Amino acid sequence: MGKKDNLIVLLGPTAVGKTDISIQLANRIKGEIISADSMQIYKYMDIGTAKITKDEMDNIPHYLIDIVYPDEEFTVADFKKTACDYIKRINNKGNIPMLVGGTGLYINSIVYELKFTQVKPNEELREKYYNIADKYGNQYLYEELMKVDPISARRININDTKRIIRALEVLHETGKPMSYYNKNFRKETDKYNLVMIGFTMDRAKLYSRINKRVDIMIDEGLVDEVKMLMDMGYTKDLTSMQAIGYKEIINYLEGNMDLYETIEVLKRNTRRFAKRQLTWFKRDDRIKWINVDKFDSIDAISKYLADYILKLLQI
RNA sequence: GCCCAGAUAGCUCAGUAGGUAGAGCAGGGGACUGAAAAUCCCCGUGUCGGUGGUUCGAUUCCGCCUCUGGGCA
Repeated sequence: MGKKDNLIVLLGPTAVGKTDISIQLANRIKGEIISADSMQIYKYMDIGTAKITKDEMDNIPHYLIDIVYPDEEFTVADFKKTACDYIKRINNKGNIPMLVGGTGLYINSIVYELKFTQVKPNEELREKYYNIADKYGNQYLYEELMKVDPISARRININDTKRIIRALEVLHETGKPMSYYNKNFRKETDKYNLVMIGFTMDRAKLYSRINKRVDIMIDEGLVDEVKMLMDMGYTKDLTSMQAIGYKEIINYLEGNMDLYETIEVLKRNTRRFAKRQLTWFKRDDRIKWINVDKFDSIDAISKYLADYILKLLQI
């Protein structure tokens, strides 16, 4: 296993307890944590993203948390570049990088050979395509893509306007179809000594944890946090404000729904999100799954995992 | 105690002029290559409360029972 960099990935749905386990594990294996969470990158969004506090970090270095303002653009490609950089640096220090999070695309960007094109988002172009879709229907847009990039078109659903537009965007900006860049679509990376750990839990139990966590967020002042963000001028159309917990509260603050119903919707959306996260990870058979219910404590889990990891990495 | 209305999917309910049933929500499964906590696709069998009767056939009609609302005492 000599020269490759080590990389531990800890993943799982929201509310399984990734954060607690990651801290204990990091203490046992000289780990440093790189967050793979598309919403914890934003400053000021603390309660709704269940962001780890300074105190909870327990002096374990954390990266990719609080790195941009809620109106700044941050994409998967940015994530990949920054995360890879940290992985290298932590290895060079002799410590073990731990990628921890629940954003499937972010994790896949590291764990598969996703080579992103040079095409950055072009908001004006997207706007233009959306107008076309509005005017002539998404079928029209889909047929446009079918003409110029049938391979990509076949992979994308006719109603998935967002992806259709992205594919058209790539073609428009580079003159080559997106499928041209996506050869070896899901090739596993061989860059790292990779250990992937996934956390699960009985579904009903996970859902009740989610429900409880939402109640706690409300108690901790999620509504005030969102109010503050709005006062700071962050508007609901921002990517950051599309986050679960934020879009629902904004809707409430705009007077479209009462608080009770808002909380119910927020819980439901979080449950559905957790399900989608699991879908994302299920297919990757490199993941060693840990059912956290089968252990007596977080301490027991972290001890078990530390042994498992150190043995695999031959440390 | 009497009268009325209910009892059908996890929940709220629709329906069957008698031929074993379907919506919404909840839920389940899946996709994902620079917005990804986003975006998108697919999925509805359940002793039709129990029990007797009428009938070729009852979830549907009739009787009784149980339970739940509401009303009268």
